[in-house]
Amino acid sequence: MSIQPEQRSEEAASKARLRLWLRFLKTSRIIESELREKLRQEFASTLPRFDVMAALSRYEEGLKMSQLSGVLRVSNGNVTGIVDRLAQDGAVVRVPVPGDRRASMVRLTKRGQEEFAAQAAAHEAWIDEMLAGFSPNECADIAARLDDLVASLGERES
Amino acid sequence: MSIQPEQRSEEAASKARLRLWLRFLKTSRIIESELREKLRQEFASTLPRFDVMAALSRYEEGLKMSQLSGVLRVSNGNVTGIVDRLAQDGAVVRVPVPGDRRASMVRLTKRGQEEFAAQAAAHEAWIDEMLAGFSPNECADIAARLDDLVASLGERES
DNA sequence: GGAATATATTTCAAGCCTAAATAATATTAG
DNA sequence: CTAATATTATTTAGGCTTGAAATATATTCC
Repeated sequence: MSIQPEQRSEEAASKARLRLWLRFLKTSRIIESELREKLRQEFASTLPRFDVMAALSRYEEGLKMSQLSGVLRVSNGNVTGIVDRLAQDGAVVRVPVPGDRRASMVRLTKRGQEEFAAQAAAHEAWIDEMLAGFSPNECADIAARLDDLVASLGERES
Repeated sequence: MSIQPEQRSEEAASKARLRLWLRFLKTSRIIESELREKLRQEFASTLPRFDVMAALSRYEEGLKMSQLSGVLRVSNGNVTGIVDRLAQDGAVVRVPVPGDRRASMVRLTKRGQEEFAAQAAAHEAWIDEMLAGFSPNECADIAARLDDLVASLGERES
């Protein structure tokens, strides 16, 4: 009933990957909760709001709701709520799409752009401080490996 | 008004760290949502429930609510709700702590242990498949760097 | 044109999550 | 002993998140 070397090393590989994932998740949660807290304390905002504004800031002309949920990889219904609240606060507007009365473009207002600029600068500084132990080269190396991973996960979609 | 080389490289470092974080977050979300979906489809369960059961599975005698929220890094009130639902499903029990009537130990039931064993095996296989592009050595290297990072973030707590 | 199908978004129910307030119990200081 | 303080857990209010159902509008096929 003894197992083969092949199986043994596969089992070790599986454990190593699991350990990596657990560390990955732990790290991600610690950083995220730090960002959440700082956004709350310093800007009375939240990470989901920041994420939506960050996505919109990259598109002058705005994004449709479905594009927004696609970019952020969250559900449609989720984006509806966040955009509702951002619109109520005057940070974004819904602009009708001519020729398609189902859709609308969501766009940052001037005020939204200003708010986001301040938050983005602070955000970058927080990350810079937290990841200070990583050199630009190491950052680039790991980022490249993560891109590979994301690409391989994307392909697997059957 | 030209900037110094020192400033220029610091700025580049900051951007590289930000890029790493964005890749990190994206990867983490893709993997998490894949795990969420599989847990839902194959076990009619959720990631938070899995996390709680995983934490409890490492402690034969159970954990107090506060220990559980400490280990998982989530709020106390959150754990209350998840444990309530797990208890309702018969996967965990609250056992009174002799000598401290405020506290109770949360413990996996036999049924909870069995459920978790099946889920944990599947979970490891899913991760193994998703991270197949990472060799055990590379996993260990990156995991070690993440441990360094977590340690440095922990120290910063003023 | 009109029916079937597809797309864009919102609504809904349920669960997750946080910070703050509350309640119950323990511990410590005087 | 008693009052002040600390610990443990729950409750609350508000927001985030999902998947599924509902609504409205477009498109495609006959």
